[in-house]
Parts: sequence; C-alpha cells; structure tokens
Amino acid sequence: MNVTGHTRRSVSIRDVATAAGVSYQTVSRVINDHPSVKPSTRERVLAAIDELGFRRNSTALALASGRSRAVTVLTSNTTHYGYASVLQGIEEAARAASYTVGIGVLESADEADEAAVAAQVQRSADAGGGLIVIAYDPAGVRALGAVPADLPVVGVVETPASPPRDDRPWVWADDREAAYKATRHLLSLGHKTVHYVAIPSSTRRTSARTSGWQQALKEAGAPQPRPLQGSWGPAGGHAAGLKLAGNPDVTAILCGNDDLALGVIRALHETGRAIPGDVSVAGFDDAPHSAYLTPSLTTVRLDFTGLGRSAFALLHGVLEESAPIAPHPVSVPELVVRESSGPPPGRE
Amino acid sequence: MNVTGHTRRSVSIRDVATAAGVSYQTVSRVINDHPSVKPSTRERVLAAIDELGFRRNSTALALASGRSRAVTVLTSNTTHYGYASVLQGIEEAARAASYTVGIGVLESADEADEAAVAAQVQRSADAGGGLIVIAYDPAGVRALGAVPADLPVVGVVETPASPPRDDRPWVWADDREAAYKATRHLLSLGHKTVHYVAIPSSTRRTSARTSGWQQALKEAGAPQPRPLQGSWGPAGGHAAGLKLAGNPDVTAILCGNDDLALGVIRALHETGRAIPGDVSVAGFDDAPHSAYLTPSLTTVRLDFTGLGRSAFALLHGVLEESAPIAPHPVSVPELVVRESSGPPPGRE
DNA sequence: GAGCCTCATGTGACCGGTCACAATCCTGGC
DNA sequence: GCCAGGATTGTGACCGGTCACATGAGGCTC
Repeated sequence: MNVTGHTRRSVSIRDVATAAGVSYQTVSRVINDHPSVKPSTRERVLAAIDELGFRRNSTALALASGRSRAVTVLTSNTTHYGYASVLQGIEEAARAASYTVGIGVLESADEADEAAVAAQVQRSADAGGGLIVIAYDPAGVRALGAVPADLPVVGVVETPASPPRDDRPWVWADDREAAYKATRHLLSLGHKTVHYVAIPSSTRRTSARTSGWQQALKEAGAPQPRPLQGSWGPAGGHAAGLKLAGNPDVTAILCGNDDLALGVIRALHETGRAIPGDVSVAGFDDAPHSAYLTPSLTTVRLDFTGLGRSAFALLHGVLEESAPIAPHPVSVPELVVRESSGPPPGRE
Repeated sequence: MNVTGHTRRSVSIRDVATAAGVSYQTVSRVINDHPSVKPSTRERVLAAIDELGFRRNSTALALASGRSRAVTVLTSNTTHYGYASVLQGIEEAARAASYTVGIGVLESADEADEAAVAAQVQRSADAGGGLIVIAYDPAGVRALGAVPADLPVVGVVETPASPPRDDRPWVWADDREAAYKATRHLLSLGHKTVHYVAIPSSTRRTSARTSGWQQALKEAGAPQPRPLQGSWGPAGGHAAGLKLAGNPDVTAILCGNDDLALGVIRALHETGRAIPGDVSVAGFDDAPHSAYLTPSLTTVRLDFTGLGRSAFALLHGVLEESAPIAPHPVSVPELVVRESSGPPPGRE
C-alpha cells in the first residue's frame, strides 16, 4: 500500500486528522467511541485510520491518561508448578481484559532485593498499573510488605492471616482444608498417625498446610509427630524421606507438594520400603506428572489457575471502578486418591 | 484533592527543579549523569531528589526518548519445564540489564491468535521495546512469522533451519546433537535399534531431535523404525508406550522430553515390562524431577536458562548499539546416564 | 582589555495521546 | 425572524520526560 520504506515514526492521530480533514480531537473521539460524532465524520476518520494503518500508542495513552492496563506479577519462581499455574491464570484473565502482564522475579536468597522490589514496584506504579504479588514464600511476603500503601496490589497468599496489611485485597487457596482432607484420608485407611514433610513456610508461624494436618490428627486423637522441614524440590523430600525411612513406625507420610513426595518416594525405594505396602505417601497440588508416577501419587488438587484468574479479577476491580469487586470464591480442594496410599502393613 | 488525600501525582523533575532552585533541564542532566554539571549543583539536585522521593517516570521516558527498556516474550506455554526455564533465563538477563519483561501467551489451538499476536506485538513495538518469540511449536513459529519486519525480535527456535526469515537473529539449543548422543548411548549398550516417541514438531518437516536420532541409527546400520507421534505431556507418552509395549522387539525407547518418558515408563510398568531389564528408556531435557523417579531417568540435559540469557543478550545488542552482538554460543548438550537405561535382555 | 572557547545552565518545542472548555452548527419553539 | 440549547467540532494546555539550541559566566591567549 503506502511506502513501507522506513517511515520509522508511527502514524499519530494528527496524521489521521489531516488525512480525514478533521481535528485530532475528533480522531481521539472516534477511537474512544465517544457518542457525539456525526456518523459520516466517523466513517471518514475510520477510513483514514484504516488506510494509514494507525494504531494507538499505548505509551502515550498511559502517560496522558494515567491508566496503563498493565499488571506486574512479582514472584520468586516461575518454574515450580504452583507458581507457573497461578501465573498462567493471571495471564489468561489479563489477556481477556486486554491487559499487559509483566513479570518480576524476586531473588529469594538475600535481602538485597529491597532495591529490586522497589524498582519493579516503581515500574508498575509509573502509569497506574497494578501489582500482583505471589506471597507463598518469605521473599514474596517481604515483597508484599514492601509495596507502598497507595499502590493497587493484590496478594496471592498462603492463608488469610498472613498478609501484614489487612486493608489490601488478597486471594488464597484453602491449603488448610486440603491438608486436612489428605490427612483424614490417610487416617481413615487405618494408619495410627501421619508424618508430614513441610514446604518452607511463608512466615515464621505455622503454615496453613501444617495446621490442617495437625487439626486432623488432633481430631482423631492420633499422636502428633514433629513436621520435617523440606524444601521446594525433590531433593529436600529425598533427604527427609531418608530420615523417616529409619523409623519403622512411620507408615504414612504427607508431603507439602508433589515434588517433595517424589523425593520421599525415591528415598523409601532406596531403603527397601514398599509403597503403599509399607508406607503410604500423599502429595499436594496434583502436578501434571503425578498421575503417571509409579506408584501414581495420591494428592490434593488445588485450582491454581483459577486462583490466578481471581487475583486478576480482584485487581481489575480495584483499578477500574466499572467491574464491582467480586469476592474471591475459595475453590474446594479435591482429594485425588491414587496408588501411593493404602492401608498400613498387616491390615490388608 | 484526591479522595485518599494523598498527593497522588508523583513528583516530576520540575518539582525537583524548583526545590533545588535550578531548571528542569539541569535535573534531567543530573539523573542522566551528564558530565557538564557543576558538582555543587549536582549535589543540591541530588539532595532535592532524595528529599522529595523523586523517581523517574519510565512511561514518560519511553514516550520522549523512544526507548523503553522492555522485552516481551511470546510463548505458548509457561508451565512446561523447557519453556519456563527459557523464560527464567530471559528474565534473569533482563533484570541484570534493568529491562522490564512482559509475557504474552499464545493460544496454541486456533489461528484466531492472529489478532492477539498483532496486539502483543503492537504493544511492545509502541515504544521501541523488543520481542522474543519462543518458537518451539507451531503456534510460536506462526507468531514469529507474523512479526512485522521492522521490529526488533529474536527467535528461540528448534533448529537454525526453521526460522522463515534469515535476516532476523535467533538462538537455539543443539537438539540434534542431543538426540544423537542419547541414541548412541542406547546403541552402545547393545540394543539393536532405538524407538522414538516424538514431541510435536514446530514445523511439518522432520524435527531436529528426530533427525539426530535417525542419523545415529543410520551410522550404526540399525533399522530405522517409524517415530511415534506423542504430545508434550505424560499422557501422550503413556499412549505411545502402550503401543510399543505390544511389540516384544522393542528394547530401547528415546522420548522427546522427560514428561513423555514418564508416560512411557508408566505404560511399560502397567504391561509388566521391567525397566531397564526389558526395556531401556531415555528422556530429554533433564527436568528437575527426573533424577528422583524410580527408576531415575537417563536423559540429555539442555541449558535452557542459558538459552534464555543468550536470547536476551542478542536482543539487547540489537536494541542498543552499545553492546556488540555476540554470537550465541551453542552449549553442548550433556548426556546424563541414570537407572532407566541398561543393556538389552539376555546381554547382562 | 578584546576575542574566543569551553563549561554550565536555561528556554522552547516535541513525543502522542487526553482533558477541559470554547466555538460553531443545527433544529425547534415562540 | 430570533433565541435557547443540544449536537459536533476545534483549540490550548498538559502528562513527564528528552532533544536541539540559545545564553551567560569564566578562563585563556594575545
């Protein structure tokens, strides 16, 4: 059509305006669907837009209007299943609302990320963008706390009790209920008690998963062993599994996530314990590969994607008064019983 | 003023200027480290900046200067290990260069993403931002093809032959070599041939992994079975595994990725084949859980994170003439031998 | 002390949109 | 024919930076 040459500068509304023989403001009205534009004029402007290939510059839009239609997700990890799923849910919902999503990874180790967080926060704050912080771990919690009070932010937290500020919205999955269900499942099979290998908690306090597990034990009058501290990955589970394998009384193990369970299972195998013959193992999250392990893993499914969508919806409501802020429906965690759990030895 | 009563508008360089008793341009010079500013003046301005809590507005910066220090990553999936790792590498490098990274997920199914791609592309193009497209699958390849010619973009591709445009930069991992190594490993154990369960190819042509596998077979004079078409996840591997399990001649299976291998192993288990006693299985990628499977998985490790870093470095070079465009060093894939591979039955 | 060059700083326009308000057109009612 | 008043359209300022150029202050040479 027109010379694609190297007219590097993009066409602006003033270019369109002169082409259509109107003022730039009229063009602005057309692209914003303002009611009071004469149909014939609108037609002419649209034709010019089409012909020149005009596309509204979102940077200028953000600067002038103060709204940026952007969300930044702050997270400490993008490769773990839970995190990635939440992110995916956010992206999905954001795309549907034609929002841009940016990610900022938090260096979990040091506290030097203070500056990094500030920079990330700053960037999204520039033009009225929103922020979603995945606060499942200390780094995330710290980041959430570091967000200035006047910034629109939604936290994805482990438990409603954990956010330091009660005036900002959050979403959560019912980890407590999930752990409760899984523990009850194991107890109902006849196990005297259930041991627990924990993921790192987001705070110093007892995590939601831990507390659900404890409650189930308590209600059943079962002994309450001390939870083992694991990590996020299978390596931590493996280490914890080796410790537990030394104790012949251990017949059921609940793990803070599926990767941990994988490591535990591996350790039990190495020490010659049969699953579920000698020891039952249950995981958490229902990662995609868990159904295909041998033995396939009993676990609790959490709707991370839905959680991400809720987080965005909430933020969307905060940013634009149009959509009323719907309360986040906490989806019910679903117990998925597979091969890795069964009755304890001698109770076939 | 505002409902919250706070000074919602952020401090601008003009605010700083009046506070420091200089002109806004002098402030601009200070924040840009321009040499010709009297030390005493600089001092005064910095003090004012500090006192008022000024932070440069990146939106305005982008609009005025045309540079945005932003990268958008287009990908069809964020939960699969390989994709997530590449993304992580990109983010890492981008953060180090203080770039913002945005993500856009491509709806892999329909071709209606034409518009979506255009929107994503548009957004990152607005202010001179760059684009990285992960083109490991048809959706990605299509997106890469849809990027306007004048836009700075780097493709993360399966093989150097696949990008439709030779004038744009790309990075790749040596999948061919990796498949070759894994196949040779299996052959060296004494297997007559190696079957292959493929991941979906990015193009209609033979994928790099497939071709590396074929080459190894050819060089060894081994029969070349037809590759089985899998999917990305364990389900596809399971289906393929069931098919292969029916054939007693199958003693070695190479899988397009570790998830596929997981499914294959599961299927073999279900049909009573021992691993590696009856059948050896090798995967691809070395996902974090592969070392902890039972049996642990022989696989080929690829440096996805490094690939992501390279992609960003390349793009960075294109966007800013400062850093010379270093050619992407193709890292050598590393064979990781674990328990799932061994000599064929009867050749202990 | 004039001439000139460099350093330091200020001024005005601009990036590409939006917003607030003014100006013009058009129509109906009296 | 005249005026009120809504529908259209245009003008100027502004968002918060950058860029190109002008201007004033010293320091050096002659």
